[in-house]
Order: sequence, then structure tokens, then C-alpha cells
Amino acid sequence: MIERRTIVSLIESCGSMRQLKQLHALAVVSGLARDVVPLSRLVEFCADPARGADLAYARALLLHLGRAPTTHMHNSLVRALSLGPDPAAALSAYRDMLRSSLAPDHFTFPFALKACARAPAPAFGRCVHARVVATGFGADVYVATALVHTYVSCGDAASARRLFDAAPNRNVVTWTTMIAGYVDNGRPSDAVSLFREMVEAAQVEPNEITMVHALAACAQSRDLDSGRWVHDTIAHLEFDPVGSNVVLATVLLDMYAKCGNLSTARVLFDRMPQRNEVSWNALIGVYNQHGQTDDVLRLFGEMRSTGCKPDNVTWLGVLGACANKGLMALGQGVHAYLEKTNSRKDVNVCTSLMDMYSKTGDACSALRIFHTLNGRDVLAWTSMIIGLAKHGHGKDALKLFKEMEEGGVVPDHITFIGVLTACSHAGMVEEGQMYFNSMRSVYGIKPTVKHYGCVVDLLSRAGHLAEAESLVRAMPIRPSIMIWGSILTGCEIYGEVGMAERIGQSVAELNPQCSGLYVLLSNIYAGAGRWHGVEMTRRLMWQKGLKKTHGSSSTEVKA
DNA sequence: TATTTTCCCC
Repeated sequence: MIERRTIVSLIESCGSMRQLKQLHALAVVSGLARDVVPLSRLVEFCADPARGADLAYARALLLHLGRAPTTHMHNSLVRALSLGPDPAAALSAYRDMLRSSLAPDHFTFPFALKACARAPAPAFGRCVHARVVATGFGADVYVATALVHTYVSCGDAASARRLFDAAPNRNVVTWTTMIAGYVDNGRPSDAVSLFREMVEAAQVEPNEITMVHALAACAQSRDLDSGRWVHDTIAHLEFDPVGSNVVLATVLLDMYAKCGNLSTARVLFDRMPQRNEVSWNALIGVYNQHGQTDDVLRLFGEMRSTGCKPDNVTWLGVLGACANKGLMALGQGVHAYLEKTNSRKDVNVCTSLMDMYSKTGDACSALRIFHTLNGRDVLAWTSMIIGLAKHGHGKDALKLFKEMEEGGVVPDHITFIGVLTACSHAGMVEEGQMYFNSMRSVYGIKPTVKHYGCVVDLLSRAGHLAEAESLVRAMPIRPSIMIWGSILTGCEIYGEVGMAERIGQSVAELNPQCSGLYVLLSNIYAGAGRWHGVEMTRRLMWQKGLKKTHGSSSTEVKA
């Protein structure tokens, strides 16, 4: 006969369903088949996809026990399913449990709520919530925390906060969950306030995970003052954030970098006793955002020489640098390397490759990758739409946009930049205006100054200059200098010197240091043979000490 | 209960 403790540990270290069935048989002959603990372990194993899940077997175990299944066993099933690839299955197991008139306990609810959080369906969350209220388990700190987590996962930070405030018992995890919830829902200043309250008023000591989220909040809101304060607070807890915890050090350096303090970020990075690929990626991302491509590539080289293996995010950074600096040869090299090593194609990496090819002038290669891509997301479609639009294939870009919609992928505000650019480059005025209007009416996307810029560009290129001007005057956002530039360029093309003069002068008054404006005006005068105007503009520039800025291009040319 | 992440008018 075998002991209960032995069979439990055998099940826990079991490697396959086949072995598990043997262990089940062993449990039966040992008279342990009705024992709650080994049975729960059996159920957990069957429901765990990482170990070759067999849910049918798990359910069969519960049905044919020869004894009534206990709450504990059902909990095991709910928990295992809540962690698997189909969390919704945990909810049906939870419902089975209620139907079999077993009483849920303080373990059941956190498992069921975990499933609700992973498969965000507010209706399910509210159902479980109602049952928690009815059974009085809301006083349990694990249940209360799981409820908060469920609501933030469903995007309802306000309800989460009400539950948080009403919870009779809160621990550091409850606080952390609420703080992280604010960050995930794009409310970083609420996250920082709550962290402040936690430290100053509630005097609950934050742990390392709380600190990570508090710093992430400061990074998200680019709030350096709060970031320094959080850093200070951490330091006062007799704790070395840089030396002892890679994750915390990484998010700390990322916070400084995102808040514009690149040098502190670098110092922290250099002081880290160990770094993982995420730390390298964070710094690479920072240099990319600052356009410091050389540093990106140097860092990438250092990363490899220290033996840290690049992951997909690393490749996004390197390819982004190639795209922005026109480094096609390097980009191709990365592509060749990825073809050899990364057999499974990551949609993000492919999008980055497409973008690199588009920006270095090879639209064909971009298209080739796009066509072989499975599971295209909005970024992949958008990247290709913009790529085509910029290469003068406006009609194809719009065709792609329609295809994307038919495929059920929802466009975002950047997709519309591509769509409007396509219309602009193809001279499709009416379509462009139609798409612009549909942004708000159909998709609920508020146009930004960039979208207005596209439409003004579209109207100006097509010679609808008066319409372009009235659109700019009616804009709810302050027009950028670039927008006026579009109109002036239109004036240049269509010889509207009078209009250019009127607009140019009023814009120059507001932006006296913008040299491009004077150059544009001077060109317009020259085009119309108004040499006096040219002379006047040049003199004006000279008086203001402005220099013509020279254009630069950074596309690599094959030797 | 944890960190990085690609699409943006010229």
C-alpha cells in the first residue's frame, strides 16, 4: 500500500496524462481514490494545459468519484482552468459547481474572478460579484482583491476603486492591484496619488511590486517630480532598488528616461549588477525615442558581447533604428538573420521589417512580407497602408484599408493618417473628406492636428486653397506651422501670391524664428517674378539672423 | 501582484 503523501507528490511531479492515469489506478487500488487531496491534485493536473490537459478526464473524475465531489475538488478545477488558455471554461466549471449545490468558499471566488479578469466580460464579473455579496465573502481580503482586479481588467477603474474603498480588509496586494489598475487604465496620476496615500496616510509598507507600478505610473505621465519622490521613498525603505532587483532597476531607469532625464537613466543602467534582455531593450527604446541611432546600435553590440540574447522586442528596436536612419543593408542583415533563426514569425517583428523596408524605399519587400503574414493586427495593416501611400500607390493603400475593414480589424487614429495621406497623394479630394468625416461619425476617433494637416495638404495640393484656409480657421485645435506651410505650398503651386503674402505675413508674426516660412515665401515671390518681394524676404531673414536650413537625407546608397 | 515593445501629414 502506498501512503497518501507519496501519491500526492507523485502526481505533482507527473509528466504525462499516461503516467497520470497509472497514478490514478494506483490511487484506486490503494484505497485513496476517494481522498480529497490526491483527487484534487489529479483534477489540477488534468486541467493544466502546460502538462497535457485532458479536461474530459478531469470532469469525468468529478462525476464518477463514487462520492460527492467536495468544494475543494471543484475549486481545483476552477483554479486550473482559470490559469489555462481558455479561462471562460473556468466559469462554466464554477457554474457547474453552483448547480450541484456545493457552496462556494473563500477559495472559489478568487479563482473564478481570476478567470473573469483574464477573459474580460463585465457581465460575468458582476455575476460572481453578486454571489460574493450574497455569501458575505467580500470581507475576505483575497476575495476583495480579486474583485478589484476583475473590475480593473474590465476597464472599470471607477468601480474597482469603489470596491477598494469599501473593502473591510486590505493588504499590500490589494493596494498594489488598485495602483496597477490605474496604470493599466491610463490613469497614472490616480496611481501616484493612491501610492502617496498608501505610504503617508495608510502606512501600509509597499513591496517591490508596488514600487514597480508606482514608477511605471510616473513614467506614463512623464512626471519627473513624482518619479523622484517615489525613488526617494524607495530609498528610505532601506532598500537598494538598483542593486537587488533587476525589474525594479529597469523600470526605474525607464522612468527617468521617459521623463527626459537620459543621463540618470544611463547611470542607473551602468550601476546595475545584472541586466536582463528587458533592461537592454528599455535603454535601446529610450535612445530610439531620442533619435540617437548610433547609441542604439552601439548598445545592441554591447548587449550581444555580454552574452545577453536579443528577443523580439530587441529586434523591434534595432529595426526601428534602421528604418529611421535609412540603414537598409543592416536591416536586410537583420532580416536574413531572423529568417534563419526565428522560424515562427512574430507579427510585431514582421511589421517592423515591413516598416524598415518601406522607409528605406523597398515597398516590394514590405509587401512580400505583408502577404505572408498571418494574424495581421491593426499595426501591420497600418504600416503597409502608410508604406503604399508614401510610395505613390494611393489607390492600393485604400484598397488595403477596405480589405482590413472587411477582415474585422478596427482602424486606429494612425491608420487614418495613412488613409488621408493616400487620398492626398492620389489627389482624391472627395474620398479624403469622406474618410475624414467618417473618423468621428463611424469610428469615434477625434481628429488630431496631424489629421487636419493631411486634409489641409490634400485640399491645398488640389488647389482648393480657400477651403483649406477656412478649415484651418475653423479647427478646434491650434494649427501647427506645418499646416500653414501646406497652404503656402499650395499657393506656390497655383501662383496665389496674394494669398501667400497675406497668410505668410500673419503667420510670420506669430512665428518670427521659423526660417522655412521665409524661404517658402521667397520662393513664391520668385516664382511669380516678384523680385522685390524676394529681396524683402531675404533681408528680413538676415535681420532676424536666420539661416536657411539645409535639407538632409539619410537613405543609404549602394556602393 | 512586476519591467521593455513596433504603425504617425512634409
